[in-house]
Amino acid sequence: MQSVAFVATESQLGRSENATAITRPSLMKELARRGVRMTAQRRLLVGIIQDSPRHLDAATLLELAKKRDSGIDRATVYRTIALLKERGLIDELDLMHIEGEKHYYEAKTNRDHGHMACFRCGAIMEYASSSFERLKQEIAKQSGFHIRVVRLEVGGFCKRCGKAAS
Amino acid sequence: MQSVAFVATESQLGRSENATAITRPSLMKELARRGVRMTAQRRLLVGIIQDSPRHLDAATLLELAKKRDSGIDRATVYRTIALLKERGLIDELDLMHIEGEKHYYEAKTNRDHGHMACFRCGAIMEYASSSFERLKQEIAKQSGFHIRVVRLEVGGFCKRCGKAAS
DNA sequence: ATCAAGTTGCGACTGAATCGCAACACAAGG
DNA sequence: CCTTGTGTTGCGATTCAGTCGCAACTTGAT
Repeated sequence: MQSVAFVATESQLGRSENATAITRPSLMKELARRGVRMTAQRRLLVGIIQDSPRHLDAATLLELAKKRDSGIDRATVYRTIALLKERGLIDELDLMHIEGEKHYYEAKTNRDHGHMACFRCGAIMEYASSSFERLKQEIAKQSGFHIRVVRLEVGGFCKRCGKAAS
Repeated sequence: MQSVAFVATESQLGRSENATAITRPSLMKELARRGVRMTAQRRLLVGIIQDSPRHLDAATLLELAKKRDSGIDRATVYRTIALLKERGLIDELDLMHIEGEKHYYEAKTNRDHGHMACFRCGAIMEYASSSFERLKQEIAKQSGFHIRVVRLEVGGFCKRCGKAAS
């Protein structure tokens, strides 16, 4: 009955570990394994996504990529994101649109997790637990639905900001 | 331990009931209660959202509203959506971007529920359960987060389409 | 080394959503 | 029920994320 929670703020560079750590299998290897054609641009973009401690939106990803290859184009970024998304290697998040309408991306982890976004300070926290896993299984079982992606987003106020709010 | 599931396809006009039915408290009354200024446009838009059996996007809402008041403007639709969203009276959904990048809206229900979207046939199913409620409580308790909105979206293949897919 | 098929950069484009502003409507008090 | 201040609307212009068609270029299989 003991569930395992993982919580990390967006600002942390490292990620605290827990009984069941969240890990990110190599995107590059996955692509190679599936026979996807690799280009310099894809290697660059995939590397950035893989190594990023933050959730990246397309514009930020482009900006980071341009530091290493100034010629890289916006369209390539979007096409690479689409490629990874189709193949289920990255997850797409809205983070409750805490800052504009853009989407954020992160390499798929070994365990699904939800995201909590604080409306006041903008902190993003991740949350994985066995209850979440159970809920997913329940949904699949009861409705016969074949789950491919799950997105759990929570908006509200973090512990600190909650005290300030009503 | 028995959880209660509610499943309805987007195409149904009515909604099947269950032990714990999903109901939608009156948006109009809520707005009045909070002293929000009511205009003809707001009454119209709020009425449409309240009565809609489908999840509406801004463009569709505008289109429906124009049937009764041809002068109503897009900006008013967006502003009314923002008003209802800020006050927590409607929920915003992406439905896994199954059809473009637009957002969908629905009147807040007495119980939170998730949405499953079938990538093949486009069916939308709703899912509420006690496990979902428990997960929410667990998140709030373990992280001290003050939950205001929860969005659970699941993408994959519905029972029928799942047999066709790999 | 060759070459077909897949990928890129470019620029134009779409579609959702936002904004500033002048005209207007609501509801509260006289 | 008329007046008035404040909040709301419609309009048009604008922003911003994301997409598309196409010619030039890469990739990796042979």
